[in-house]
Order: sequence, then C-alpha cells, then structure tokens
Amino acid sequence: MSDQEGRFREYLGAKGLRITPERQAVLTAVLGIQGHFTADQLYLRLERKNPRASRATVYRTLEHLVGSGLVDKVDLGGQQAFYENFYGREHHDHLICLGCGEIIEFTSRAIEELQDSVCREHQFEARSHSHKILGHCRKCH
Amino acid sequence: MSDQEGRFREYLGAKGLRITPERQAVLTAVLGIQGHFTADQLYLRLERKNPRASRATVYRTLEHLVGSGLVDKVDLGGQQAFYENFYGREHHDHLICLGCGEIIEFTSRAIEELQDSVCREHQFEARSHSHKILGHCRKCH
DNA sequence: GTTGAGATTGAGACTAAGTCTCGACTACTG
DNA sequence: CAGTAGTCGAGACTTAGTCTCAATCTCAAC
Ligand SMILES: [Mn+2]
Ligand SMILES: [Mn+2]
Ligand SMILES: [Zn+2]
Ligand SMILES: [Zn+2]
Repeated sequence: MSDQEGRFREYLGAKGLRITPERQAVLTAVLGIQGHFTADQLYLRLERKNPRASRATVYRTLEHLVGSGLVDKVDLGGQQAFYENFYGREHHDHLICLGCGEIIEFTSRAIEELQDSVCREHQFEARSHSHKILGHCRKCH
Repeated sequence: MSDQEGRFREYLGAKGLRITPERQAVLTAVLGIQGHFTADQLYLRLERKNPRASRATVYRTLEHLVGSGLVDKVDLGGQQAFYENFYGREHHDHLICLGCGEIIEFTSRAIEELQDSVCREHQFEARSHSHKILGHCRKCH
C-alpha cells in the first residue's frame, strides 16, 4: 500500500466514509497520471478498467482526493477544472501558453510574500489564491 | 456623446461593424453600473428598457466592449464571468471574500515586476494574467 | 459468519452559462 | 433610395458538472 493510499484511507476513515473498489480505482488512476488532467480525462481512463467508476463517482472522489491533500484542483482558465497530483509537492502557480497549451509551473517566494503583505494591508485573511499568466511560450513566439 | 461612446463608435467603425440602438443601449447600461457585474445582471437591466437587447446581443456586445478596452472581463472564480467598467482605470487584481462576496481591488507594482521576471526566466511572453486571492475580509473573520 | 444502518453507486435527468443558427430586419455606402 | 453586408432575437444546442433515487455495498456490532 502506497503512502498515498494510506493517506486516503485515513482521510476516508476519519470522516466515516467507506473504502470502495471505485474509490481505489480512481486513486490508482490518478497516481498513474503525470501533469495536469481534467475530470473527464480521468473518467476516460477508468471507463474500460475493472473495477471502473462512473462519471459521478469520478467527480465525487476527486473532491475527496482534494480534501485529503493528495490532489490539487487548479484553475487554468478554459471551461474545465484541472487537477494534478499533489502528494509530496508544494504550492506553485502557472504560465499557460495560448499557442500550444503548454503549462509551465513557477514558484516565487517573493511574490507569495508580497501577496501576504497585500492581504495584511487590507486586513484580509487569505485562504488560497490563483495566479496564472497567459501568453506564449518560447516555442510559440 | 461621452468619451466612451466616441471610443466605442470608433472601434466599431474601424472594424466595419455597425452602430445599432441595441449596442448603444448596452453601452449606456454598462456605463451606469458600478463595480463588477455579470452578463446576466446586465441583461436583466436591459430587459425592460427601450430599446432593449437580447441575451445573445448582450454577450456579443460585451465582447466588443472588451475588445475596445472600455470593459474588462475579470475572472473572479465561480461559474459566471464578471465584467467591469475599465475606461480611465488601470490594471488591478482582486481579493475575494468567501464570506460576504466582497471584492477588494489591489495593485502591486512589485508583484507585477516579479511576474515579468518570472516570465523572462522562462522566455515566456505574457499576454495577460489573473491573480486572485480568496479568503475572508475584515468583517468576516 | 450474519446482519442492518448508513454510505455508495450508476444511469440519466437536470442545471447553468454561454454559444450557435437562421430567417427577418436594418445600417450604411454609393 | 437601393443593395449589401452586418445585426437582430428566439430558441435550440453545448458543455461541465451536479443531483436524484433505487439498488447495492461496506463495516462494525453482534
Ligand atoms: Mn501545476
Ligand atoms: Mn476590479
Ligand atoms: Zn507554446
Ligand atoms: Zn466578507
């Protein structure tokens, strides 16, 4: 049992939720994906596996995975929500190429600190943030 | 004729688009709104006026207003797009209260500069960005 | 092991926001 | 003032996700 599986079970247990084959299948599928993915891409992967999971279950399970901290839901614009494996990773933001769709991750301690001070100035208690920069990547100039 | 109206007419003219009563009605309604609004709120205002404008026309005209720089489309999360009057204003980002929905605007030259340097590092040509911070405002702690 | 309360599931109906279609209409140019 | 695009509105359609509910399953307590 992977660390992730342990963490997920713990999370479910603590909330009186059950460990089901569908939830395990979703977790396994998520762990096998690299990079950013949509709920639908995840569903498509699971569709032909056994055990499978319905679209409804995929959405429901993703919420639990986000709740347990294993997955991060990220707003990359467009109409669909994106998700990414978050286990062992740390917060970052994104550059999104309008040409080829490439997603580049960035972290900036300095920006995060300035954010904090903006919040302090406004006596605002930040819970989360989303910072994305749209433009063209090196290859797409 | 206001500056805004002049600017809009100029924009339309330059693109071979027509100045119609519906488009004028939308512009007038937009100018009468303060703060951030949704397409639907705008449509509701116009519904009972004369001339009115259909939902389709409201959406279509908003695009032209954004194109002309009179209106800014801002991503505040949630499912609907928000817009705001942008004439004579400058770029800013938003703090969004999860409690009461209040929207606080902020500007940070320092953050914008750090953004630029992040882009430079990745040889990324920024076109636009969206930076929002979710949390609780002073009144909602 | 059996059992029952309560959690979970999948199919498909539903919602919400916005886009698209197309026949009727209208602004502008010459 | 006529012809040609551009524009309009009604409503069908799309997309992403949520909700409903009857059937099924999990798990802790016997
Ligand atoms: Mn990422
Ligand atoms: Mn604003
Ligand atoms: Zn690119
Ligand atoms: Zn508040």
